[in-house]
Amino acid sequence: MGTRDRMLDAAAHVMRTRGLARATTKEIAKESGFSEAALYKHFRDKTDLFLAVLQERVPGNLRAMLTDLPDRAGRGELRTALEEVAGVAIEFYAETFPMGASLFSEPALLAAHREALRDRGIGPQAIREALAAYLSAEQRAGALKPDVDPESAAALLLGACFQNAFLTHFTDTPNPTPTDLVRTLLDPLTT
Amino acid sequence: MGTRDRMLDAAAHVMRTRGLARATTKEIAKESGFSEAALYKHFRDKTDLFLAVLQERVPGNLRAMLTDLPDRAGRGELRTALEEVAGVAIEFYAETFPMGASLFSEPALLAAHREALRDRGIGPQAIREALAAYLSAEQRAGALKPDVDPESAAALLLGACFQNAFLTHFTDTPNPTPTDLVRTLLDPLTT
DNA sequence: TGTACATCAGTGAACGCGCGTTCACTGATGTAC
DNA sequence: TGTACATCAGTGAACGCGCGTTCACTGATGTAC
Repeated sequence: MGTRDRMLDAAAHVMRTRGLARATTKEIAKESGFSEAALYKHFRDKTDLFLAVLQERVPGNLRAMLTDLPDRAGRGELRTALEEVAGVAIEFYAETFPMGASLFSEPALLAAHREALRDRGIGPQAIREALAAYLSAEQRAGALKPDVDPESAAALLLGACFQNAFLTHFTDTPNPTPTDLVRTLLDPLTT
Repeated sequence: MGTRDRMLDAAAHVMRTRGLARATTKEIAKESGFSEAALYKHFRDKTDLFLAVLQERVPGNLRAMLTDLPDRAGRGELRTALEEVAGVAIEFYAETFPMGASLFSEPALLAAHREALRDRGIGPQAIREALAAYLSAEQRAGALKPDVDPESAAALLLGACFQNAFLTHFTDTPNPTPTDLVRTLLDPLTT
């Protein structure tokens, strides 16, 4: 593993454990095993390093997992597929929430990251769009009623996963399971 | 308005506009119209000031709005009540998200804030519990099927609002409206 | 093979800067007699 | 009412510290002849 990769790993580790505000060049250098000066041979400045971490050390957006979802439309059980999606989404959000949320303390960094995501055509909303696309396909295949709004259904399910992940980091309250969520979403609520 | 209140307003304003990382004592003092030294006559240190802002300048948790919800059970239209809740929740989350998310960059501050919320018996999960309680009451009144899980239903609706608020700050993608969300939640999805 | 030089990854020590915090002080207001 | 002192909110200037960044340098490896 090259020097640059070790630095990115170190930075990601420090950001996760100490928080963005405590992720100093000194701390990152120590964790990586190199000098602070060496950081500047591989990254223009600290912002450049952070952006590289965000682009190369945040798990692959789970978009990959969701883009092939539409192909499953009509093939497997809708309920099972959604439970799987919810499970993966909860895990993904829980893993990325602290670092992502941190960005709100540095608006300039947040904006730069948003630009970077936009240039690569990805981002947090892509997940929701992918699930909505799958639900649309299932709808065309007849598994969902024709008047259902796939966007809203995706927003409900992934929103619950997103908030679950947040609450996991913030309190100890128990959260509904993927099975609970999917059942409540799919089954009729009113009498 | 007293000196202390002006300082809290100034701090809240700087935190919102410049971000937590740029919310320095110098900046807060300038915004408040007092000297930096004066800050220390009213707050032990910077952490003390931040915690006071979080407890006294973050909108009243919308819990008040939700605690009287259970009383509405069986009285008004369920659908209307939920749309109202969703609308208020989106607004509330959108307003508090940046400052709340910022805390994840300073784990020590996050922990201190969590303790403070716990001591006062409130927090982000209280909102979900309040909505679940209302749904339970509606269920007993017969408006919801008896096998529905109120916790999950609350998690779906408020989770979508929570994520809506986040996406509002992060991208420009359009979000489902409260009406869309409530309809998709309540109406049967499958054929 | 030996020698002279170039390249390159990485370092230790220093730099200036802005931060949170404290200090000795001021001037206005209240109080006792 | 006048005087002497106490209290108190707030200040300007300084403090030490840790930060991000840069500098001149080193030692290992590659290259030409």
